[in-house]
Amino acid sequence: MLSFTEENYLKALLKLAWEGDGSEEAGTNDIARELNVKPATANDMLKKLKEKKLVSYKRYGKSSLTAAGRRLGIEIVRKHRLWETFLFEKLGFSWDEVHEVAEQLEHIKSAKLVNKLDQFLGYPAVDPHGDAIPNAKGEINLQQRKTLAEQAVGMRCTVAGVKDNTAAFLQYVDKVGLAINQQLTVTSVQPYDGLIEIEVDGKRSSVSPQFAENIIVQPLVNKAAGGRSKK
Amino acid sequence: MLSFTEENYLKALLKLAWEGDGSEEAGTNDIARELNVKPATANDMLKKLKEKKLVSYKRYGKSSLTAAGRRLGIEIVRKHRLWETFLFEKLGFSWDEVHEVAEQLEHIKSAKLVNKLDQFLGYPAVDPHGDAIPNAKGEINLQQRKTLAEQAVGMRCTVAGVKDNTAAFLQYVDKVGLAINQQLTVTSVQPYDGLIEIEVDGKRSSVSPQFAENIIVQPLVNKAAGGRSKK
DNA sequence: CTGAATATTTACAAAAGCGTAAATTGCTTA
DNA sequence: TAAGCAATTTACGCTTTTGTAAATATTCAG
Repeated sequence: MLSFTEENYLKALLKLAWEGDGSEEAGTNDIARELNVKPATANDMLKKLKEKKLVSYKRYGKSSLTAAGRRLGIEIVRKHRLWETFLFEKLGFSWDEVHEVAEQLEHIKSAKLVNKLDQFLGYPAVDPHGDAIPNAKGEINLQQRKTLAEQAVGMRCTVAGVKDNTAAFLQYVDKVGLAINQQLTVTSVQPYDGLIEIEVDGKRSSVSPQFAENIIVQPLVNKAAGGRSKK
Repeated sequence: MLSFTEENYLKALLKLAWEGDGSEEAGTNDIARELNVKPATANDMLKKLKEKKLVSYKRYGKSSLTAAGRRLGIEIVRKHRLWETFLFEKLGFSWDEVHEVAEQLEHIKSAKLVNKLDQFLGYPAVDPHGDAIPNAKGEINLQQRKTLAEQAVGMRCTVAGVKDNTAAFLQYVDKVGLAINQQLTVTSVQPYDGLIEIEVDGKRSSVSPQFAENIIVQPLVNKAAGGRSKK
């Protein structure tokens, strides 16, 4: 049975592999920075995880997850995102509060719990931040997603997620009137500084390109005209 | 912030205080036995918790919770029982499976989570085992409860809870056809050995007095004749 | 290709939690 | 009251996870 700490290392390795430029490998310093520990500490743990055959590690080399380590890491991510979905949808937590609590809940050991929770939530595909939730087999739907920064003027779309999960960013998102599944229209783009003006529920706001790059959107397709509008 | 281990000591102290003959105090050996550790280990922790002013402890004396320790212990119990209720009612866990998972979930630190969960469950008064759930203020409804062993022949009642939480017992309960809120009738009691015959959904079974002492029942009052029967 | 900056590793050390074995205390009983 | 026994405590040691400081390897710039 893995300790919380060991699980966090697997999760960090997975995150670095996904973020990295396709290299899938990470240096000891990067891993240490990700987990807010000293490189010496990370080094010890990497050797320990190598013993457990969860990480491939060589002295003075880069580290990466083995197939077994990857599987376990994905299971943690699955649990994290399912719990986030539960907190947001069932308990009414706000967007920026779910992460911290899910960091604790993701370490609960019970295969039955995870799968029952998944079922209870209706097998969601994405969490409140728009990140894909791995299914029970560990498969992830890695669709490439477009950001608000890439949308042309006049484009209508809905918010599918965010890339930045810091509380500061999420609170700003909230202030602009955006939320998961919220509809918006790009009304103009300043050629000079790239400021993007958007309309949300009739209210207009200007956001920076930097802000827009962290908003994942789903272009609105006028399928079957209308669709039920709840509320 | 308390560690999982420290929290478990508070819970054990509370349990021993409730179980004990009103003494509220517990010896080092009893505490160690309750937590499956050696007395030497428990001794160390008691000294540590005394430093934190959560436990009153004197060399070669008995230990008990301080007001602060009691408050924290009750909070753990509250979380444990709320999670059990969630697992049972929302996720469809069986009676005998909830305890183990709740042992983990009770240590999640988030005041907001506990209260939102309480609200989500409709502020339940008792958990699936029939034990009272402390409210947000730490108050417990300590109604005295009667067991099946105390019921007279002909008595109709519903199962309100159990005293024994072992999987073996709960599975036996299930086998007899009993479950939480299940209705039953005491059809006869053998004068010789005290065997109690009960009728559950038209099926008769005999149970030992020892078994009956671990079933908490609520006498059935014929209020408003009938009531909806949900299959 | 060499020297300096950077990354990585080793060699301690500390705190938490647990165990073993050997005192020590206190209670009971003869 | 004194012995004996159970409960409790002390003294050490082990493992995990973390840190600091110093050594070592690698890499990159000139």
